[in-house]
Amino acid sequence: MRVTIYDVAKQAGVGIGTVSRVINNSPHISPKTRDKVLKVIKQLKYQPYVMAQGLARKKTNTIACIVPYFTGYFYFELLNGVQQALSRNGYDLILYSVDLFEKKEDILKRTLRERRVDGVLVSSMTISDNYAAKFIHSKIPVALVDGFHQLLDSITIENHEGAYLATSHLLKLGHIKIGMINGCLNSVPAKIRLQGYKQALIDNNITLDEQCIFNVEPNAEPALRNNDGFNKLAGYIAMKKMLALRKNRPTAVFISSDIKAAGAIKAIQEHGLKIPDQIAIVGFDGIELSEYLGLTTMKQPMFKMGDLAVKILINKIQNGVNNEKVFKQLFHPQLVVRETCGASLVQADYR
Amino acid sequence: MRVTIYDVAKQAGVGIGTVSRVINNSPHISPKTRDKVLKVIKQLKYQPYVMAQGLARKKTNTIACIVPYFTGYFYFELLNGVQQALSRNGYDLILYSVDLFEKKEDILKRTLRERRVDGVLVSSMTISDNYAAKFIHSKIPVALVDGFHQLLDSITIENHEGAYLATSHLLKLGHIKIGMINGCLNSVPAKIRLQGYKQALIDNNITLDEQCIFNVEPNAEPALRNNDGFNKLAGYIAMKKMLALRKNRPTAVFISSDIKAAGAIKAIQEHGLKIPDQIAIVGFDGIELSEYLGLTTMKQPMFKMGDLAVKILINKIQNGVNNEKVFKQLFHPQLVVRETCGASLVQADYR
DNA sequence: CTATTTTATGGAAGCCCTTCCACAATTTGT
DNA sequence: ACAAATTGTGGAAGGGCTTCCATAAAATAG
Repeated sequence: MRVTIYDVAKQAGVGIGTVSRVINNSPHISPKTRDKVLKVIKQLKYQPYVMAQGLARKKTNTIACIVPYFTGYFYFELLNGVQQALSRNGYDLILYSVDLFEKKEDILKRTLRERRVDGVLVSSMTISDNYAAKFIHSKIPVALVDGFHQLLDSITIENHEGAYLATSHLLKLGHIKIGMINGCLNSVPAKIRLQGYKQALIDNNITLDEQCIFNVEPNAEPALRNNDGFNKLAGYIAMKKMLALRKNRPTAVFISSDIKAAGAIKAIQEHGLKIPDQIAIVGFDGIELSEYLGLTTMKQPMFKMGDLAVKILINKIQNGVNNEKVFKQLFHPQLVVRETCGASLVQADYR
Repeated sequence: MRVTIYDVAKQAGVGIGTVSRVINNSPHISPKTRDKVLKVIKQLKYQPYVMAQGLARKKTNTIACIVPYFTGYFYFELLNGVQQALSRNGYDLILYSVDLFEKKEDILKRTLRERRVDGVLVSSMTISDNYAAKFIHSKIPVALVDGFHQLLDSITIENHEGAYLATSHLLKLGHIKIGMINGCLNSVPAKIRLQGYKQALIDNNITLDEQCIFNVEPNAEPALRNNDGFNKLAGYIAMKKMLALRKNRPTAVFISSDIKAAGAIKAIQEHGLKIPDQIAIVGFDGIELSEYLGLTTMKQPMFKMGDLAVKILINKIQNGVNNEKVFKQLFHPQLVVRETCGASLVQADYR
């Protein structure tokens, strides 16, 4: 029925081992037989059956990518980098999107047991020590992107620096009263961005006004907490609250994610205020959407991060996991100045 | 080393066949042994090894989804539907993104031969008769989304109707001079949308003005042709050209994709014109971005389309392919009125 | 209570590869 | 020229599962 390695071997008048060696271009094979076998392979349109290879090799040539899906664009750009790096190396991508917390556990567990993949890329999620240990023990390499664990390869962004720069930018533009809209503080990036923001104010001798800082409460309704509070609705609601402030309303806001900024902008427009004249905004992430919104933001090199994560994984897959050597890479976010901060305008690039 | 079915069998004091039957909950098994086996499975944390299952069953419980990646948002929403439907059914998703034409062929070929997947979902791509025949012959079910082939299950949108309605909407708002910005005419949707647009004008006794119709030439530079001409840059360039018209410049434009509309809007802003006062716009697709742009558009139910495609595939996978019965489903796009057309405003929904 | 049907169970064969060992053929050294 | 080292090749074993056939046990019938 389907063409197997036996058919090829018979047709070419060689042993199956030889065919296998040709397929995997093992060195010890004479050019003559190689050609002969290759010809038959082409003629029979033979293609090795991945499942069987997987079983025999105990490799799948596949990596899993686990992302919290519904947050959208951020992952989209990351996936692009991942996808390209993978296909360059002949790996396939199995995509898992996680909406609920339990599902995350579920998927981690499955990845661990089923061994359907050779490596796992986890984006924007905390991995419990428990699972970290399990993965290490299983020897399945894991790379965290936009997430950190002491014992796992982690690719992160300098959140403190980013928040600091974003806030500083607003300060330089002359703003004194700068608020912050943030995610849930149980998310590490949110916490650190808050610190960066505070530090910038402190370094400029500005007293903090806690009532201008809007975090998402850990016990908020699910729609607000979704994705650690980095979602449109939460931004919208937070900005509504901020706009309702009777006195000392900020003239500028650092919003710790672009998607929240999108919600916030909507709220501002509904309120009838002008951006950036009456309220200036700087976001965080640099997703494509920010371009359309004219949003000044701290851009994360997501494509690069995805690319790097894949390289790390493939390296470990091919050269074996060495748990002593944990890879940590810190990327620096970059300020992209657009309209919402009130500084000079920059053309969106069309490339 | 790893726990196999043999370990479970031994530990439970049964045969491997019995264990297998428990795993696949085959009917002919006594409750007593089932419980016994299940207990051991839990105790040993046994999880079947997918590769081996795949080899034995000749099923992979995986479907491939092939999308042209770089166009972005459209597929993002589609994938959401796909992903949810799949995970509900215990299937995994292998994602292939295609940038170049050759790569498409490549991936189709691989899917066909490697048999890594049980079914293939192809989005927004034409499948040659050649490959259609190959897939049919291979018995690997294929579903086309936003694409059509006589012999393959196809889920499409009523492009003619959509374009007609979009254009009619502008006509109803009083516009007489309505232009169109379109993709490459060798893409079927582009061709049909053009027809719909023309029909609407004809039905309203408006003479066509070919100079107000901007298709992407098949020999245009690659950046413009990308994704059949449905890209930002092409929209930007087309609008620039339209704005340069000396006389009889349209007061409204139907743009056959939201992403192109995004580019066009940029061009209009640069030109210093006001939307919708000086130029009204209706797009097509209803990607999330349209919401941010305040773009009036014809919304495609992408989530639903993805969901349906998966259902079709899984059905065929589980009940066998019946090539006599080809499934065709036509969805209707829906007009979403926002700011860019100049009709009454509608709140973006925050849910 | 025995004969027949039904239901439950064990395990060999098979799915398609890779890998390793043994052996054959060739090359190198002397 | 022959021994030793090197290179090339065949095919068995093994990877972990499903499935089918044979057999054992239980249920039903007479």
